[in-house]
Amino acid sequence: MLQIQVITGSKVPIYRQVVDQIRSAIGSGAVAIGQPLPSVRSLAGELVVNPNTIAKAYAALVADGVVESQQGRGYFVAQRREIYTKAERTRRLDEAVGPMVAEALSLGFSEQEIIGAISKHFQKLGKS
Amino acid sequence: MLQIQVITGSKVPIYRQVVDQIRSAIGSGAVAIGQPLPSVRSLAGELVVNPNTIAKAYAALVADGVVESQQGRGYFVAQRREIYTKAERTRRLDEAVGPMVAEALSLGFSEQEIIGAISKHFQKLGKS
Amino acid sequence: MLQIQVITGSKVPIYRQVVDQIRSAIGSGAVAIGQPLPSVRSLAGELVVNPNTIAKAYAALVADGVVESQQGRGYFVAQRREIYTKAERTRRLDEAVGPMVAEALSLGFSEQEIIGAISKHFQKLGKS
Amino acid sequence: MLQIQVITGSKVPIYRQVVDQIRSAIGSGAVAIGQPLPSVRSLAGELVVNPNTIAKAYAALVADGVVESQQGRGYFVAQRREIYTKAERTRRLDEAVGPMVAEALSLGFSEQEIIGAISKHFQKLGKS
DNA sequence: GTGGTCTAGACCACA
DNA sequence: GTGGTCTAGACCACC
Repeated sequence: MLQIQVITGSKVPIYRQVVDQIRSAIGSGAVAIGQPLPSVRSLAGELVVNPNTIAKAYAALVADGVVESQQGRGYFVAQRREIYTKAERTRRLDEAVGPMVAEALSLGFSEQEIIGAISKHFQKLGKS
Repeated sequence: MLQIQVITGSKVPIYRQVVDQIRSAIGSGAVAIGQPLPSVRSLAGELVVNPNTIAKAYAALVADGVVESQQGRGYFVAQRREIYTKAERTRRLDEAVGPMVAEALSLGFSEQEIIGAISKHFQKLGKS
Repeated sequence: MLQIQVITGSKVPIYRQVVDQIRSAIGSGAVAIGQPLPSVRSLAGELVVNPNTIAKAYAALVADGVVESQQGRGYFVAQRREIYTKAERTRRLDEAVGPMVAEALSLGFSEQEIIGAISKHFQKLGKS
Repeated sequence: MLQIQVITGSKVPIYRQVVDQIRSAIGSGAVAIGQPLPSVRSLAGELVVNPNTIAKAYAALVADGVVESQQGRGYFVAQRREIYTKAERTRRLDEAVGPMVAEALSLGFSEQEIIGAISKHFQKLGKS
């Protein structure tokens, strides 16, 4: 079952939160290939956000190839395919790690504390 | 020596790249307390960006208490001090970890791979 | 209702005047948590200043955790939270008190008169 | 005896610190009318600051009428004279109080705590 | 519509 | 020389 939560006050834009959470759900196997996603309207209603925002999130997922739209039927989890080369994936990972480490360092956290926070984050993800 | 590189056209804004790199340099001890930062104009010239952009980056560092400005003299690495409460520090760390993990997951990386990337990042910081 | 007035040509910069007045309004409870602030463009138009100046003021308020921004929606009064350590709060208070007292002393005011002016100031805040 | 201390890292410019402290010393009667001030060079040497900075401070004091220069002899404490009208003095006091209260409020301090900090500040002034 | 970033260029204050 | 403020105007991202 697909459980999505959005934090309106966050610095991360809403449509991005939706994209990330759906990607994570698909990546972790929580939703299987071929399964339908909630309709734009229903998800928008559930999260109390603008339908345009959900539509934009779905469009981004389609553009990335992790979701397919079937005219008139809805959106479905696509066959998993590698879009990025390994080098590109690593580059993107490093690009995400850098700012996070910079922030943590200036807050006075050590490498161990950072890794601990990540483990804790994963535990929370697993539970919910 | 403080070496800064910016990628124009990146998704992360230029001033943010500057902030992150200076934070990392200070946080990892690459630049010592009391040392002067390059002047706004000189760094702007070096990176071929507008001085205002550098000024914005430096202002952010001042707001975080990482550096101090002295009118007419320049910017200097500040004495390290505890500015934020534990709760606030944790909150900010989590806020930085969340999007990073989401990005990594959507790229198909595992928890172990993420932690590995962080360790690698720290090694790179130590060496330079 | 948030009423802001700026004095151009004053020694204290415009963006600072805006910051101070909004801080006072929030700190004294004149505007409630969650309420939206005027949009950057509208306030800029009202005060006849450049939008960038208002943006700078709002950014400072965000850095202090007093307000929060939501992309595409606006700025909102943030939930009150303890951001700074006790030491840092005291340090900042002293840093604000020092110059103010020096100015008052040089104008020939006594300690009692200064305290009186502060009480009067609070009364004015409460009334408006 | 005139004891001056400057804090280089402060947000208050050095020349302003010098002006404020000399004004306070004169205002409180610590230095009597007609007494000489230290020479620009000696004070600059003592405080380890640029002589231009001291010269600027003295010039500001002369402009305000609390100090007089006697060509070739030095600077002397002038006859005290009221430069500002009462309304003007009050206006300036309020102008100094406003930002300080705004800062304190956003730091979460109460009126009583602010007044306490001021009293403490005066005690510290008296002791030194 | 909202905020966020960047540029170009001006003027002032400080050391 | 240094930083600090402000303006004018552009382009982008988000809702």
